Amino acid sequence: MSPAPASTTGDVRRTVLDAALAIIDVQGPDAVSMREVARQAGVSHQAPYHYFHDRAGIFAAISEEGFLGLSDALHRAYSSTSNPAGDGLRAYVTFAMSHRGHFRVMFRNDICGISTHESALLAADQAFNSLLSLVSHVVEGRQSEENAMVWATTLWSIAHGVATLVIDGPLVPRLAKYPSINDVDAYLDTVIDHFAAMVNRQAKELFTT
Amino acid sequence: MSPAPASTTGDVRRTVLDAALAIIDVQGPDAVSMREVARQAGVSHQAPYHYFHDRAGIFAAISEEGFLGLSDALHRAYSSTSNPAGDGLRAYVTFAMSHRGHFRVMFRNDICGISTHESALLAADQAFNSLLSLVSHVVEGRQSEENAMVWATTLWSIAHGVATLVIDGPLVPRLAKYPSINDVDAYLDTVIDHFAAMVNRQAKELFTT
DNA sequence: GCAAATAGTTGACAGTGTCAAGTTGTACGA
DNA sequence: TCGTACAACTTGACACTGTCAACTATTTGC
Repeated sequence: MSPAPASTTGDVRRTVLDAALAIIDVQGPDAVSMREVARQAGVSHQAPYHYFHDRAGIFAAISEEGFLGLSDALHRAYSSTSNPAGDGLRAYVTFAMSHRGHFRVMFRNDICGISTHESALLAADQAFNSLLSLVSHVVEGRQSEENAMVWATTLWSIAHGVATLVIDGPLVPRLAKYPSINDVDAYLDTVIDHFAAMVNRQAKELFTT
Repeated sequence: MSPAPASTTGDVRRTVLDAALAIIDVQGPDAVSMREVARQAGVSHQAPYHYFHDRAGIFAAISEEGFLGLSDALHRAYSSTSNPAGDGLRAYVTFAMSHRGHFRVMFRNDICGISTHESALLAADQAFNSLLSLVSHVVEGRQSEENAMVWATTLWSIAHGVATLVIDGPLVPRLAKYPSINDVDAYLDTVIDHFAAMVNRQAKELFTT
């Protein structure tokens, strides 16, 4: 006698990942348990081991998906815009907010053991290459390797800082204490515009020899 | 027959916190177990419950310590410098790197349940007030509430972005792929100087009416 | 028709957080 | 000096976890 049907498509792997993502979205990655995602997928507690080597394997798969999605989002942002800095930053933050579950896992080396998961590493490389392409659209002129890296670190830090503070940090609760700031999205747009202005100004003056 | 002595001072609470911090430093917060820290403190598996309500209580205590330390570090940075933006950012990143264990926990609401831990909340408030003071040293002239908040978010995002990418993110492993960048600390100084230049330039031109 | 692979299953084990209840030492008022 | 209250633990139990091992059923290739 089999338990409840695994899913309409029978794709246990996908169902397990979606169950994990749903839990991460609400309670964070720590709340993900091998046995709970198995229960939610309607399979035995051991079935997920057929698709993932261990618990870290689930997180690695989520991480891979996340980096591929982020790479796409960045690529779309800088490909068709006259303001790659602003739209790139916005794309990063928007991705984090709309893929909370993925984003919460992607940078958690401790839980997804990314260094031993080849395809997740490749996805992270792809996302970083998108970031470098974004840099080449933001800073005109040919850059030295180190200058390009400094610019990549600059944009990455800004985007990552805003995203992590918004997703899990104490920023949004703190904004609630300022009655004059009642629309978080609009406020974030202001912040990103502020950053884009800073970046664009600097891009015209430095590192462009 | 008692087990090994709790510690030279007999301060179980402190010993438990230090054991937890040591574990977080090496393996991350997930590896902290109530029973392991009790073992390392040389007490029974239930003794830590006398000092902490539950596992989250340990993380909340670490979070509180962290925010107080960060607040101090920021205060020291802007109090005596002609470059508050650069030195403030540097202080934030340096704090994160030298207090990895604290920093890894401070922004993890999911594990430390900070919203129910009064003194940790107060410590976070104190750190944020230090940030606002830093802003008033970076941006001359009286600011509207919203402008001050935008600047606070700006500096916070930059510092937090750099810090999290360095501490746990894929930045340092990636730097290793660039032979021309062999001194991570020097590289970070360059990045921070780059940021400080951007911020100081912008501070002179916008939001100062 | 059959061997091999795929996709599961049940069962067991050590380790976990935490509730409950017992024990020991120490402070202090009568 | 006695008694009691409290702090600082202790042992024991429970349900839950990740994962190893071994088993079964179904599909696939030859």
